[in-house]
Amino acid sequence: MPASSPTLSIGEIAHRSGVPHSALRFYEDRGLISSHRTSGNQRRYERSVLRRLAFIRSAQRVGLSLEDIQAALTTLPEGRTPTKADWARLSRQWRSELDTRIDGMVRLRDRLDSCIGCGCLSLATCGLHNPDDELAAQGPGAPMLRPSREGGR
Amino acid sequence: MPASSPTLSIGEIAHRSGVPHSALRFYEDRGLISSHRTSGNQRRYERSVLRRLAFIRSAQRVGLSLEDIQAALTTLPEGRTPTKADWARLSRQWRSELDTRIDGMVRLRDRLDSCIGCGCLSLATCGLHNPDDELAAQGPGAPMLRPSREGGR
DNA sequence: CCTTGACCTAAACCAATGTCGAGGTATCAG
DNA sequence: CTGATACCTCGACATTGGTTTAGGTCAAGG
Repeated sequence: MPASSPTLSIGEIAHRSGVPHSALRFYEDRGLISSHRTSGNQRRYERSVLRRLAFIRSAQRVGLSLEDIQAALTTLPEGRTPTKADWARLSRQWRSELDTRIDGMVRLRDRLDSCIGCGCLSLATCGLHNPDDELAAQGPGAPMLRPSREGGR
Repeated sequence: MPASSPTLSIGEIAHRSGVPHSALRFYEDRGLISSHRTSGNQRRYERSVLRRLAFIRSAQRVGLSLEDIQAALTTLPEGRTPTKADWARLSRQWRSELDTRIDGMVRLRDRLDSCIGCGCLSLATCGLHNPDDELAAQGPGAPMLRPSREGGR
């Protein structure tokens, strides 16, 4: 092999990224990362995959679904290293997503406090959440933490 | 029936809370709410269940698992209306949970920004996340958004 | 009495996010 | 060449949070 190994095996990627093999193959199935194969059908990854993985794991920690992450990643070029502009666009996107979530949590926390403070003791009636039908209007099975998702089967 | 119906059927609870019947039965199986039965084996709920449900849904929206919620709820008295002290204790608990999550998100967001700002372009190396082994140390299959859970059988 | 609508249980199913195992192949060190 | 690893695929299983369906029962009105 040449001095600087140009590509990495799945084991190396797993070790360096901390993402288990099984998850790497899973992500590949889902189109989140890609690889090419050796003549012996083994996966070889570009180094850039490590960057993608860091991104994926970070996003997951915030509660984003793989589907959402996948969607965002498709806006990055597969072939070349993303430019500053690529990342900036993506980051703006995530930022607003994060802002929304943070905002929701902060409000919830503060309302919870004020519930106690005001002595009403009833979360159900003091504005912490919507009474009756409004909650119903959200529909059943609403995915937690995903305020943006709606119809899409 | 007496002037003020003392208990509510599952349909009434579902309508008032916006939580579908199926979920109500599911929650009951999980021990999140409780009911007693009529002679005809139908569920009858105390009004306080509505409050519990509001709490459950609120907590879910923040990304807490039913298991965690159940654990918190068991610290509330099943029989009597929770006192101010009961709620205060619980709220303190949730508050720190929320604070932790909020903090994590804020940090992630800010780091993401600084990644762009500093021009390094590489999320993997500029501190957005831990390099190499630290990530691995988190273990595979780490449940998203649940920084507090760890060993648990 | 009969129908209708609300309710019952149990079990199957769904989607997301992976893990694990079986059975087989590649690659490398010696 | 041989044996030890690392890797391959594919399918089954796990967990969370429910929904749906099938097959009945209960309660109320005509």
